[in-house]
Amino acid sequence: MASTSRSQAAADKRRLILDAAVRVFARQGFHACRVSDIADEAGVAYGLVYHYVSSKDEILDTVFLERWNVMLHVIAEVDARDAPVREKLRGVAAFIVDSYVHDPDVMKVIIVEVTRAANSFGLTHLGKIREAYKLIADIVAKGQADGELRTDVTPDFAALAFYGAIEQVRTGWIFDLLPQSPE
Amino acid sequence: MASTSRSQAAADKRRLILDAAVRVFARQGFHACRVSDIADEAGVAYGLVYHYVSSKDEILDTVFLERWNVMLHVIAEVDARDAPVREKLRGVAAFIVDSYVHDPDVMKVIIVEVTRAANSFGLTHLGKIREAYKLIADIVAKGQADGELRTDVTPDFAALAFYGAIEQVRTGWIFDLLPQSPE
Amino acid sequence: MASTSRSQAAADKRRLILDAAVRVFARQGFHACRVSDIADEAGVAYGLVYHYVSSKDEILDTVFLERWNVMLHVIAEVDARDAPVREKLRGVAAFIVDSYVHDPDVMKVIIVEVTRAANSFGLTHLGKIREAYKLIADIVAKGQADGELRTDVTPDFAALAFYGAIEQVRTGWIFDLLPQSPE
Amino acid sequence: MASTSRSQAAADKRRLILDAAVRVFARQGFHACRVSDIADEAGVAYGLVYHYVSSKDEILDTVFLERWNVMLHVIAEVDARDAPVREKLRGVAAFIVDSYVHDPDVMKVIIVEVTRAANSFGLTHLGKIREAYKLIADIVAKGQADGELRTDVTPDFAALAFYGAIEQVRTGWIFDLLPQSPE
DNA sequence: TATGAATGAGTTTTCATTCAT
DNA sequence: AATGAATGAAAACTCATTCAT
Repeated sequence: MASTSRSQAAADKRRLILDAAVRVFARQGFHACRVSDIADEAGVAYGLVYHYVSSKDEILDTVFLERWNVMLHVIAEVDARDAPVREKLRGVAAFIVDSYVHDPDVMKVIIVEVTRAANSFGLTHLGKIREAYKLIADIVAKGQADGELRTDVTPDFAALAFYGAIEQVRTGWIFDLLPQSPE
Repeated sequence: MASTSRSQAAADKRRLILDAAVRVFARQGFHACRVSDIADEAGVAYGLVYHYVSSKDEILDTVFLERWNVMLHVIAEVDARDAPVREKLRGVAAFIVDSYVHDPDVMKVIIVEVTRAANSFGLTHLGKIREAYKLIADIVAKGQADGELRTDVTPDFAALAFYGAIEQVRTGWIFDLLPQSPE
Repeated sequence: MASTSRSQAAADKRRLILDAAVRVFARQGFHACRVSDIADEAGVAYGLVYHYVSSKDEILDTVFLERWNVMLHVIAEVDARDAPVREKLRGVAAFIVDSYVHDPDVMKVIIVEVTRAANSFGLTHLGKIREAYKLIADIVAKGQADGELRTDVTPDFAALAFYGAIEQVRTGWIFDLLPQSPE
Repeated sequence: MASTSRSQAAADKRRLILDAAVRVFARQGFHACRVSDIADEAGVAYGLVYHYVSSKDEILDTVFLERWNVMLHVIAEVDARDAPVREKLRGVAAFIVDSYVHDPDVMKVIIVEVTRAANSFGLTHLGKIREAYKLIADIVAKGQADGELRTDVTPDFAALAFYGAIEQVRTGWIFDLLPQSPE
């Protein structure tokens, strides 16, 4: 119990640092910020950051993976539902849009620093990023097989378009225009 | 004449360096590459880079502005044509797609390092980037005024969507799927 | 207390670096020495210098201002004394001579790198340098008003001459010849 | 004859560059100016400077030695005159003051960059600088031997004081106050 | 755990000097 | 002689990471 609450406290402190890092990354960008900026934002001593994370890179990796894995999980869960394809896609879109609304900083960081960073973190996490495309493409493919969706577009392209729509949302902060036609 | 060919040679060498920089930026990313990488790629001595440009930043600024200004010019020129709106948008899209085909490295660098770099160069060139949106939005607005385009979407959003489609092109290298419905 | 001794330790380390810098500046000159020379002289790592000062220039600025402000203070204090003018001038001269004796490196650096550096640091600190002339000129002016000093020389020139004598002291390391006739 | 006028032209061009260098040194300081500044000031191409001088340092060496040797020569010549000591010293002082009046830039450069540069050029030319002191001290010594000057000050100190007075002149641009009492 | 001082490799930029034309 | 492009060796400064306390 003591051990539990102690490790809980540790986890909380780590969370504090990760969240602070997200705010700083969103505000200044990953490259432009220093580790000391993160410590300041978190209100902890410089060196303490390295008690909870092993490197600056690891912070971004962690932030990305945490959220991305949740998304992969949700998409898989949505796919498993017994519902029309359009309904499923709507569900996925809704989750992503909600993510923006709920925590725009995390989403900004993920997109700007990972998803779009073709040469650095985007490369590192290419596999994970593709997993999401793959899951969406699978949903589309099933919809096409069931005759619910047109087949004049490949599932892969449809997934890309879907993701493109999401990008637009962020790019323009136009959250309420999207949900109508994700195909 | 001598003077002309001399300054021509200087311009060529500068071009050589800028082009080499584009290749390196496209390959490694702006932050990950060093000025010496650019010099090596161009096959010139380190210091010569600084004979032709005043800083690493200036290289990216120049590369961006050169291409972006051409694009702004082309969009304006297309808009001035006596043609249906859809034809105009098709013209703009065609130019952009051609740019990708003709020089994918420059486009990759512009998008990855400037257009999407919300915290660094994207901020610096925000004005220029918005100019392009504005020009496209103007085309759309005229089309709506003429009854050629639906009015259930604002011109600004249409421009965003248009740009989003362009992004997709790059993201997926799907050059032949776009030109059908740019609106 | 802990906080006090900690910041004291920090101040001491900064002092260590500043003092090392003075020795290196005196030995090699400001321009000829590298920051790494200072670090070596202080026996600390390169980067630590930048933990305590923000630039090489700042070191010289600090060294100069610390000592010069002390001198201004002493001159003002001497002036406030209830004593004959010649006594006051003698007091000022004594302080300056003592400074040489006590810390010749600092004085050498101040004179060679600041006071005489007409194009660089001398320009930066021109105001401070003039303050000293002004204070001495004031003492002389009062002495003239009181009839204690001849009035065939302006106070400003007298101050200059006074300073010139000081320079001589340094230039020739003739410490024991000065105090007799500072006017 | 052709050869003579050719080498005369070469000497003239070299003179042009040296004079330009003096102006630039006086204005910006030796360290702060670049060789290209000198070339610009002289109105010649960058590389041409190196046709006439072998290094930036050599320019300052040359400028200093040219003038200093003239001064040494004049002092020796004055000393050789059959005149009272005070007259001789007056002659030396007059020459130096005239030098200031005639070419203040050269004097400023010599004093700021050589005479006072204890760690760089001042060190290089220490011998030459001392020669001047020695010559003046000799004059004073003779004057003392002849009973024309007081002997309560050593000749070396008198020479120093003499030079100090010169310094003052420059420092304060008070050209008309000096010539009365060089002892 | 917590602190922040200490480390030093890495990067940009400058500029004297050389060299091809 | 003249030009200015080419070279590359410094040197200042940054900052992620480590470490002593």
